[in-house]
Amino acid sequence: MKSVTLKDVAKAAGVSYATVSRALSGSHQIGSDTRERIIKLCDEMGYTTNYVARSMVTKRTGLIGLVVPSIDNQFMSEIAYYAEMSARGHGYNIMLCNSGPDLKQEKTVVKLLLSRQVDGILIVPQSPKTYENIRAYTDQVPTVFLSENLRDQPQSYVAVDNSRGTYIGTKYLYDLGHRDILYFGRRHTTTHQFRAEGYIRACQELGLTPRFFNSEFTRSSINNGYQLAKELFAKPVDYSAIFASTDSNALGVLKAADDAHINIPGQLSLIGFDNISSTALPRIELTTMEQPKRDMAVQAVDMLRDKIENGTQGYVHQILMPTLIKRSTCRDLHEPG
Amino acid sequence: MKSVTLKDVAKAAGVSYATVSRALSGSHQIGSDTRERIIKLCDEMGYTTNYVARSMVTKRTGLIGLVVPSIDNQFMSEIAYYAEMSARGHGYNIMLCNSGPDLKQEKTVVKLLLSRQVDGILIVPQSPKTYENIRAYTDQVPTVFLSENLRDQPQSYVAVDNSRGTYIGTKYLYDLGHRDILYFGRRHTTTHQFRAEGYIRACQELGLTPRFFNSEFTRSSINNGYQLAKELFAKPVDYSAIFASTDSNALGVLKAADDAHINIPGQLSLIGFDNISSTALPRIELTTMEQPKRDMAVQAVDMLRDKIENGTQGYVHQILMPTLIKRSTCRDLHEPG
DNA sequence: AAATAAAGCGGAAACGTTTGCGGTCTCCAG
DNA sequence: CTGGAGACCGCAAACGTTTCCGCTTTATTT
Repeated sequence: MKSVTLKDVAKAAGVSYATVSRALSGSHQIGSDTRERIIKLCDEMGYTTNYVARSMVTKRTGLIGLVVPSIDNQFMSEIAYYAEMSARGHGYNIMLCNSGPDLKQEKTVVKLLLSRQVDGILIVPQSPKTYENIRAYTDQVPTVFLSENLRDQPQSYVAVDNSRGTYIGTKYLYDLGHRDILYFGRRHTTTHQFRAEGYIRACQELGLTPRFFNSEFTRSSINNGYQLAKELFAKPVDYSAIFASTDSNALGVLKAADDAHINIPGQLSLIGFDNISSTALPRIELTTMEQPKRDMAVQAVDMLRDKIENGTQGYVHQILMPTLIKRSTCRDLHEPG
Repeated sequence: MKSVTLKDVAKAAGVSYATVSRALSGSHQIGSDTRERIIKLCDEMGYTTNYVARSMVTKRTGLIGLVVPSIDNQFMSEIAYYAEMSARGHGYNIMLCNSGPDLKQEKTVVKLLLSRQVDGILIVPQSPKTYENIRAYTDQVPTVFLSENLRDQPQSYVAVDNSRGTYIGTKYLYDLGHRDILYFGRRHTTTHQFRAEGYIRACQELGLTPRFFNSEFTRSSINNGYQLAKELFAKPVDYSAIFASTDSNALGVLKAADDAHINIPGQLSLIGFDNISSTALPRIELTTMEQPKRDMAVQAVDMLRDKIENGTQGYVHQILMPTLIKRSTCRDLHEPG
């Protein structure tokens, strides 16, 4: 188990261990012949540099803490994938933490990450209260949020333009001939405020009257959406389309509609938001607004790297454009049904 | 950015920093009054112990490397979730690495993890060649595999009993009245060899003739399954049920069946393997064999902890039982259709 | 040919912690 | 009153690097 250290190869090479360090680090304070000799020797002896010891002196760990409410969630696992790939490409490793289910847990893991001396933190907040919850730590280490923030929050983040997403989506529905569009889902958290806002704005421009079916659920999930949609479908369906605040909710609506024998998209059109991978499944084929997860992830680590490596201070907000993914749950009313 | 160290609080408390260390570590080599005074002081000064420095001397990092082919995969992200929760509960943190797409990448990340001085590695192999690929490292650090191994491989692992899974599944189909069951999917990797084996064994016991529709795909995905199933459905459907080697494949079959207007389960029954979360979706409701991901993950970290903390040497193989999840894709032929 | 510069390398400190060893002090028993 | 046993705490080494500083050697310039 005892691994070979700098000293070992230094002794074997007959040089000081400072020299070995320089040979490996690509410093030009060393002769090219000795460098090659040493590198070859390191290879033979199976030397691998000890990051812990290096971190000790450089005061940089090359570690990025990734905290997500729960990694077994399609949105977050996709983000995690791209973030890890990108981070590793730049010499960083990812320390993964689930912050769910409550704020206490979230605070705990952030504190833990600080103890671990991570160079930066990438966090998708579990609730709008997250900012306040961990504010004590966000000024001790570079942090970027993956989610739209409250306006004027002193934090950096990258997010999709939620408001624009719902705007584009309802306009699409309008162009398909829909005039009675119901917005379904949460409204009280930041992200959902923006989404509702875009819907309202589109309605105003298009001369439609906004209609809501709200939930007080703290978390959007298929099952929550299903329960809520069952309530909804107990009443008469006097609208031709539903804009669900998230894909999870939309999936719940789909299930409830099937139960109630409401044909989608025959009788009712449905559009979601996020483009989680399940939406592309056979028999689902949900039309939705896509969050560019890959771009979000790589831009977030770029932003974080900039803070870490260049010490960039201020707060930067990166807003990405959502795109409409047309699939099979929206009917064009101009075509015969 | 300069954080407060042991020395700082030692100076403030007027004691040596060894004493502060002892106060925090709960050693009994210290007076209870001084301990409390110091702990209080640490709190006030906002001291957090530096894990990097600690690791330096204890030669333990409390880090577990988790390497998965790609985290944006439902099976792996669920495993990751439970593994992280369990590990953190025992004082470990997870360093996440995607090993895809090739063996070279996999080897690279494992080597990286060693440099990072992780205490142990949890790995879901990307192919049967993984064992050979990283053998040089697995004896340098405790490692447990999450997947069924080649028999007699000198490695520890936890896995589901794949053979038993397909056995149970085809027996279920038999009990439903099915006599012509087609096995669909890969056969050449370890896991799939076992799965095919269980199917064959059940057929023999039940007096059925095994039938295969193989693929040479290196990776089972919905789309690969779809392409293969299209070929399959170009020929006459002279069987009443399909056992798909994975849920992903099953989903592809579902899509192709819809395309070909083959009613599932009306004309054709379908069963999958893994119970990935998509299978529970509305309109899908795939009957499948469940891998107990939670148990697999926690048992894997327990096994790893045992190796790390007790220095347990040998190779232990933990085989978990799969369970049948009955949903809506298998028809009971005894009932009128 | 002498002076200066530059290149190549070694010595040693430093990073923040844990822990074995030894020292001091208190307290109680003899 | 003295001896010894604990209890409590300080000293210092050690973990494996990186990097600053300075020394020697070689090359370059005048």
